[in-house]
Amino acid sequence: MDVALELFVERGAAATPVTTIEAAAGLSPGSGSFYRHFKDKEALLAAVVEREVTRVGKDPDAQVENTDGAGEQRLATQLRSDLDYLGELRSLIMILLWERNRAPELAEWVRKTSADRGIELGVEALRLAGPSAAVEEDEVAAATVMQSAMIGYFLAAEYFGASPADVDPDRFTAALARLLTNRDA
Amino acid sequence: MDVALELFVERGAAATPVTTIEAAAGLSPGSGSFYRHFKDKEALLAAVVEREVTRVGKDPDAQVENTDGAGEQRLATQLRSDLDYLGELRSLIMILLWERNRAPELAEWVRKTSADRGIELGVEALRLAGPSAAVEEDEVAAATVMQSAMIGYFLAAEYFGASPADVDPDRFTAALARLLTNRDA
DNA sequence: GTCTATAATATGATAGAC
DNA sequence: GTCTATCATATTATAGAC
Repeated sequence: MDVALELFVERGAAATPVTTIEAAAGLSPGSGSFYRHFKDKEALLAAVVEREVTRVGKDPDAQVENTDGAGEQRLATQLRSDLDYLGELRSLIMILLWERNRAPELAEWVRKTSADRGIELGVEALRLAGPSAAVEEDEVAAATVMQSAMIGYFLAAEYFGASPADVDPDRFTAALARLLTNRDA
Repeated sequence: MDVALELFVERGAAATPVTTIEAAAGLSPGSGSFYRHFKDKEALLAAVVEREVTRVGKDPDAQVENTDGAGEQRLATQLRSDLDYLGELRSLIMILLWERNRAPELAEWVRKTSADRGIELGVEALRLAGPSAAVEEDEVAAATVMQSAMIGYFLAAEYFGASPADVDPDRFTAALARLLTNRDA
């Protein structure tokens, strides 16, 4: 399952022959030894995804409460922690990206358990940070901007293999927090 | 090429057998008639990508200048137009997403011709909009936030098949422009 | 639990008739 | 330019010995 996870993350399950999994696991490729462990590749994929879901926990908001400080600094710390959490979800995110069309129900599950919940938590975080007028005018839209920026930054970094525009995670989250708590005189 | 484009966008070229392309093009599946038109699937993919690149033009910034208005409204109009442009790039984006590992040089090309250039244009657009102190503190980081939010919103909408958090494109770009030009008293 | 062997199917690709 | 026919190879999957 460990080697399968890596292969599925990099190339997708569909593009990973069973023989390749066998070879990576130290089995004789083409021997069919794989089938003594899993019914077929689908079963392995399901097991791998389920293990990842369990590993990262069903509690993406565990870190929300124990952030200290207030205002912009508090939000920046929160966002930096969220970005690390996205990193923990990396394998899961990449696999779900590969499987996006084969399993529309998975996308729906992601939306309900992560995306929508993330917006709710985002609105809360913005309130705790002491929102600016620009945020208060449409809190949900502001939280959507925040979430979109985070996932967009994460995916761009993954895709390019480097920080977009050479803006590192600390600098990015600081800028995002600044924009969301902006109080120009 | 039309049917291949659609198939490649939805499932990726690797997951699209030549027989499927033949069938979709009205040819007898498995007949090999495909090979009278293209050397192999790779050649078709290259032709499809090249045609898309030509179609969308090498000028993503054509609409930059002729935006009227100023400040927040000007930026909102610009961002709304940019989001439409991402829509025009949809096929290309989705194909490049499928091929992300098979062609790292393509990712590099995307970064240099689109991502990095987009940041430069973003900085310009922010200056024209009359930047807030939060933007001026780190213009490149602010532009990165702007770009990340746009691509994150676009990809999330594609992935889920609906606007994230039910925030439609007008509302999203308005909120983003508001945050980037925020001038609370 | 792994191996050799093998079969069934899917896929990529070519030859030659029309 | 399309078809039938055909191959070679890749892939999935199973059977049975060890």
